[in-house]
Amino acid sequence: MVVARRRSEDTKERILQAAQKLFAEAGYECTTIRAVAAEASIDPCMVMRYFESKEGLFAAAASFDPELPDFGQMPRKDVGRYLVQHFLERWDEDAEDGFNAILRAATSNAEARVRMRNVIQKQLQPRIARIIDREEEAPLRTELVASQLLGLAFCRFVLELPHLSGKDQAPIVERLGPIVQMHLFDET
Amino acid sequence: MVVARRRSEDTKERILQAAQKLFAEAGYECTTIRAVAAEASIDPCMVMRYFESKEGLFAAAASFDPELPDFGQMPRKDVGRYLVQHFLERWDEDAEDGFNAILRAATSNAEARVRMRNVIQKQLQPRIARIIDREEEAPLRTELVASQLLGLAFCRFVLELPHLSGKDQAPIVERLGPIVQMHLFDET
DNA sequence: GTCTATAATTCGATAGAC
DNA sequence: GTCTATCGAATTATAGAC
Repeated sequence: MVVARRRSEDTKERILQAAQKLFAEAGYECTTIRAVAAEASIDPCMVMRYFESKEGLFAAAASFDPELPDFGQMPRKDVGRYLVQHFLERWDEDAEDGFNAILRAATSNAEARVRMRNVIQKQLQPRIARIIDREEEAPLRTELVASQLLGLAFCRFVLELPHLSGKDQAPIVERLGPIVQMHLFDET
Repeated sequence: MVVARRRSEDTKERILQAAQKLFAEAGYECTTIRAVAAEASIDPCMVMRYFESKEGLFAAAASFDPELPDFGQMPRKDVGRYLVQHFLERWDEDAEDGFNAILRAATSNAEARVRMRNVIQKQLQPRIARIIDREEEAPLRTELVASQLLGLAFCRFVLELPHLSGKDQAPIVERLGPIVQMHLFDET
């Protein structure tokens, strides 16, 4: 029994990882349950059994938690660079979360958009509100930061522009850190 | 005969506009030929007759020419703001071009990605090369500008974040103009 | 828990009448 | 030039055997 239970949990985990990979590569519509099952080397019916529907699979696979620390104690001048570096690190270890899946699916899937807005407004915004001078500007400044970070993600993962897709994150942090700093504080 | 020919050209134009609208709203896969035909109030077969395939329809409908002027004669300090304002104006008159269609389709359609990269590398880059000090930095600086502008487009049209989706373009130009200026010249 | 078989849609694309 | 009818393929989802 223990063996069987372990095996089924392994199966569920394999399905989730396969789904994340394919959703991230091809978006929501192009990813089929059959392809996910093939990637996980199991029967398509198992996917339905564990997640009920394609929407349920996406909801389970495409989650993204940026795991932002409270940068309230951080030197103010470092916040911009820290933000760029932190998101780059989180994105590049894309096997662990579903950011790429959400990014690809956002253009055609409402649930993906909700999740992305939630990360911006519920996680990023309150942390930004705590470090800027005028707290009431937090919604605007958060969106400005998001526009630069999401633009980077779009150019890096979707368009794969050469200078923004490099494995070496340092030059990107060096360039975009001051930019994010501007969005936050109007100074570098 | 003249009447018939006029009518058929009207039909083709109606199909193109319907296709642009639906591709822009739902991306490539979610948009069906049947839906385009319904939007244009004609038979689905007419779409195939005029454009041969769904790919042909997309290729005809999803074109985007930013119509960038040569800003070589422009005061250097105005280039950043001009770029933001120009693209905002081009995007918001979205009935005339297919930028939104390309943006939505880029995450799942290779042809859309090619077109977007072409705009960046063949149109934006040479114009940027002409105004910056070190011409060899043009590819990098062009991608940085593109990352901010596409991030704005993503937040404005896909995520519809409140402060970046407003009809009034002036506050966005005021905020992002200096940012693009930084990407171009490392100073505001 | 796993898989075979299949139902029920929906899609892009084609053939042919008018 | 326009429309009816339909094909073949692919999809999600279900029913049921082992």
